[in-house]
Amino acid sequence: MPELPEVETTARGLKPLVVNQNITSIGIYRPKLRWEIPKHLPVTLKNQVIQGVGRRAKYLLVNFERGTLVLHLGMSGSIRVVATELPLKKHEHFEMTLDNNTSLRFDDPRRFGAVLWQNKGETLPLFESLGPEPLTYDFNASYLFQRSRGKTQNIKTFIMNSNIVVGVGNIYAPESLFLAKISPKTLAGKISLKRYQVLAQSIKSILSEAIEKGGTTLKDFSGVDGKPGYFSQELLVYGRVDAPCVRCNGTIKRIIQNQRATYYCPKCQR
DNA sequence: AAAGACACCTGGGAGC
DNA sequence: TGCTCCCAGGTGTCTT
Repeated sequence: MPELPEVETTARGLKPLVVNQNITSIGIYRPKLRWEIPKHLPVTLKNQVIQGVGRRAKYLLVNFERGTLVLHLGMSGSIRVVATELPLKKHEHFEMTLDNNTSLRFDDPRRFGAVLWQNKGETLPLFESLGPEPLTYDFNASYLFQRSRGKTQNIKTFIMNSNIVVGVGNIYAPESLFLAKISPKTLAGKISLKRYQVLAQSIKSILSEAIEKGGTTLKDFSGVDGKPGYFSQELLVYGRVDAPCVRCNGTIKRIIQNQRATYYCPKCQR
């Protein structure tokens, strides 16, 4: 479900609702998500104050004095803050109850998501090999150009690799390639610096625009307040198989790359 | 070292 | 109504 803009939307929505709140209790209702939820959380977090909410890649970070709670939404996860007395939904597996009688609840039907803990001063292994954030200066054309030399992988798979750049998933990768007029089949190692200039810029603008619109809601994504994101209305190729290309009136095609669907216009993306 | 396949899950929609 | 099949926004790990 969530790529970078959806996680960012969640983080921003969460902030005013939870920062400076004190944890009264933790509920673990389904311990096994992608990994086991740490058993010590109810003890570790009791009476701890939430100092801030952030994001790294598609991981949501909830900061405490003694460490960071790391949440990943997987394919189907979402987070909402509700009145504590509201009954649990079927797939709400994890809950933090705050002292203002609200609860942050983690909902994830497919359970590909994760709830992890990182002690102050340590770095979880999963953060170690991550590439740069796409919306920073470190992510640019020469970086992409340099990392891609010698790669025989297609460009779509390349930009979805979190070791190269984080946060670009199966929706925004095709959208960015469309904007940049690059075919998803092009080999990453064969793309010129000049074209990477356009691609880096496209990724940045697609992601920032999606954040502004509150993310993309396809099925069930919603922000912390339950409201959907509105970027779905702006998608130019994703999900538009057989529809006319908005740029050249060609026909949008759907292919499979790396076991995932890719949408593109064969006429104006080369 | 790098690319590709597979695995982990549930639910919604299409087609019969 | 109900069954079967296909599809889905991610990513670590195993296999070539």
